[in-house]
Amino acid sequence: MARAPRQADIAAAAGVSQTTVSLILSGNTDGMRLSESTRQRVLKAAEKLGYVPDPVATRLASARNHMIGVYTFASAFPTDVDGFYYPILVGIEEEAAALGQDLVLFTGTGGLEAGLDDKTAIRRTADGKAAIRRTADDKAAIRRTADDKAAIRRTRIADGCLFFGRHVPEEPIDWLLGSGFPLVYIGRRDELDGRIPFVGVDYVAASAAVVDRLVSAGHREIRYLRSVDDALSSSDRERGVLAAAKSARLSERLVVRAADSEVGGLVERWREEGVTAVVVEETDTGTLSAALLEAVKGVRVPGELSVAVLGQPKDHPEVSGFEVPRRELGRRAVRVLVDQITSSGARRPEQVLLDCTPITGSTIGPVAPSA
Amino acid sequence: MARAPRQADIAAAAGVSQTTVSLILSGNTDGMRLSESTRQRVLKAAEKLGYVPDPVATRLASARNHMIGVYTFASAFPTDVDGFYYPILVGIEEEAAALGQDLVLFTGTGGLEAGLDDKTAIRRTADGKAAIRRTADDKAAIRRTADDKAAIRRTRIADGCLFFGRHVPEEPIDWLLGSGFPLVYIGRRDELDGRIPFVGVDYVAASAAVVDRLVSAGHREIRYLRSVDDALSSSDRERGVLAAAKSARLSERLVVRAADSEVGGLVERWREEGVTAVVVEETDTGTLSAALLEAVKGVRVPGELSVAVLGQPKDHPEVSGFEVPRRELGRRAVRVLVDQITSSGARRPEQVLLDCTPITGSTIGPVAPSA
DNA sequence: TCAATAAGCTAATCCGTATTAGCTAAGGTG
DNA sequence: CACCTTAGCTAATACGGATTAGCTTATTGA
Repeated sequence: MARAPRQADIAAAAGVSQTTVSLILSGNTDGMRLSESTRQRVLKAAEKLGYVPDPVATRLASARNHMIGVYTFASAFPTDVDGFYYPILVGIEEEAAALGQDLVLFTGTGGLEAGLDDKTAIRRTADGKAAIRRTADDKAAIRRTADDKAAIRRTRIADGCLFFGRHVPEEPIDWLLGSGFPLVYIGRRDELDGRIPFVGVDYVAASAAVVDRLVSAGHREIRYLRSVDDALSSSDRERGVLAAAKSARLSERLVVRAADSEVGGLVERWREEGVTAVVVEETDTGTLSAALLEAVKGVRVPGELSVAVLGQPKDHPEVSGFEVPRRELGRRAVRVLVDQITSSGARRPEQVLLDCTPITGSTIGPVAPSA
Repeated sequence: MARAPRQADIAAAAGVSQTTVSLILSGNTDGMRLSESTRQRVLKAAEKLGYVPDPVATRLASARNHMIGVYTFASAFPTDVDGFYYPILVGIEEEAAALGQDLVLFTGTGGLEAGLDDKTAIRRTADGKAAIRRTADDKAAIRRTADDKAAIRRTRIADGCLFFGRHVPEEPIDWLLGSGFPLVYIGRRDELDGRIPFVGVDYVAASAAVVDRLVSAGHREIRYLRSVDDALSSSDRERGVLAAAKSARLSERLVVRAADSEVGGLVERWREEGVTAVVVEETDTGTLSAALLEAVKGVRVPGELSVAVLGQPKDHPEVSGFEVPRRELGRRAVRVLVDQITSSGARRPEQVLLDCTPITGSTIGPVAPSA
């Protein structure tokens, strides 16, 4: 099984030195002079041997390898949040292709749990069951998975890396940042004293705009339903809602944290309390908004009750809310990262917030005449 | 920004050689003897300096890079066939993570068209429009995209590669195979004299089984609706259908190729002709089966007409057909590839066919009493 | 007592590419 | 003719860690 050809092989074939091959193939001829005939000979030999540069070596010799990493803390191809992250990945891929970058998916700690012994790993299958499997390379997988830090460090084989996910493992990320490794988070981040570059979404403004619309339609008795989980994207939305509520002098008591199962009861109570509009947070799983939409099925919307979602629920284009520019999020993140890679000058971290597009929808109406 | 410490620094600090440091830190002490005191000194020094192994160097020094390529001829994150390829990718990622492999996504020629000049590329945006953009790295992108072969050769940066897509670019694949590069196709392949390793689906058997079920339910007047497009997965299904039809001594004329728009008319005519059951191919886009399900909306199914799909149409779990083990397809492909990578012994190409799970569904019934 | 072991460590290379510092031969200059 | 260019190329080395082939000293065995 012939080894992959290297520059030395081309050099031998073309009767030149490895240096010459490197110069010609990389196009780095600054100040160097090489005859056109040699150039052609080398290129021909490279073509014939099917030469492909080794990215690892390229990288070690401290150049670029045109690979950008994508590190997802769970799974790059999520099964449980079908449809939410996906458009972001599409955007990433598009822009990466456009910029001539390949994507390296670092399979984080998602698929694997700690191993029992050298030869066994517990793998969590997608349906939630845990299965025990033995594989040829479990050992390596376990060693790697043993520790988040190590997994994150691996990203350094790429020129830079996109990070993705709700939590920020501060220690390793700090380490990466400190070593000057280019990285960009997807989603707003305020950890590490704002030193993390990110491309996020302006949920504050978009959420405030939704509440403003309700207020303009005459609503004063509004409830905001949010998940119990704490993520920055959740608190940003809440901030937007509260800001809009405050400037409209609404009651500050509109925020309600609830689990999916409680939504039915809440809606009933709110109706009795004279609530005329409900705003619900859209999370990555989309279950909370789904629960609300289910709960209001017996009510005329927007005749009796106005409903708005802080985002866009799956399969419900008619609901008023806003569209998160997810594809653009991915695209932009790649661009910011590549900028960072190519500029290489130390400067302050780029932090970008993208605007959402309002969705008019048909679930916000004027306040119903009191019963 | 102080440079990260390397083994040499630890060696200096502990008063030993770099070799010793490597031995101790990697734990590869097979046959080597090192005193416990030295060991402790080195570990302490490493800890103190905050040593972290450089993954790039590690990989250069040990031939494998634990990256497997995924080459999709169009887009790794397809927008138009939402949901079909996705589970396969999920399976690939799961198994890759389990085996400690990272994934390198090679985006074939999908995202890019030929460039106009050195600095401009036409990028096809996802909604089908073509946009012109200028980017820092267009040149590289164009150079790469210029030619399929070059793109495919790049897959060699990984230890092996998974291929994905309807057509096989024989020349470059042949070249890869010839050079001993480990690769596995997803989907059955018969090109290149069967030298292509693959993990596919046994559509022949699964399709025959569906027809058998109809026959068992008493149907004799059956039509098989397939796409006009020719892919191996299509012809395999047709072979299965024909085989089952033949052994049941049905008319050979049951195969009908049609575009989505013609389905409505066909169904009407078939009903007049006394057809009692329709089988439709499920393609990656799923539009043909969708068209059929739409066309039979006015008909009682299975009361007046039995319907079966050779696959599983999206959002229609009630339809009789079979489930393609897509996740398993991805998983298995990774396993076969990693086997190939680690065994490295030349042997005949592994070709695997996975079985489908029948879906009983509720759209196959007994033949309706003739009107 | 002299060779054979073994214990504990290191020098030298290698992995594949990039880069810096020259080296050689041809041609031009004064 | 000695001296300098300049075009065209190469030797050497860096990058950081893995690995192979030894090289010292003690310790045994006969």
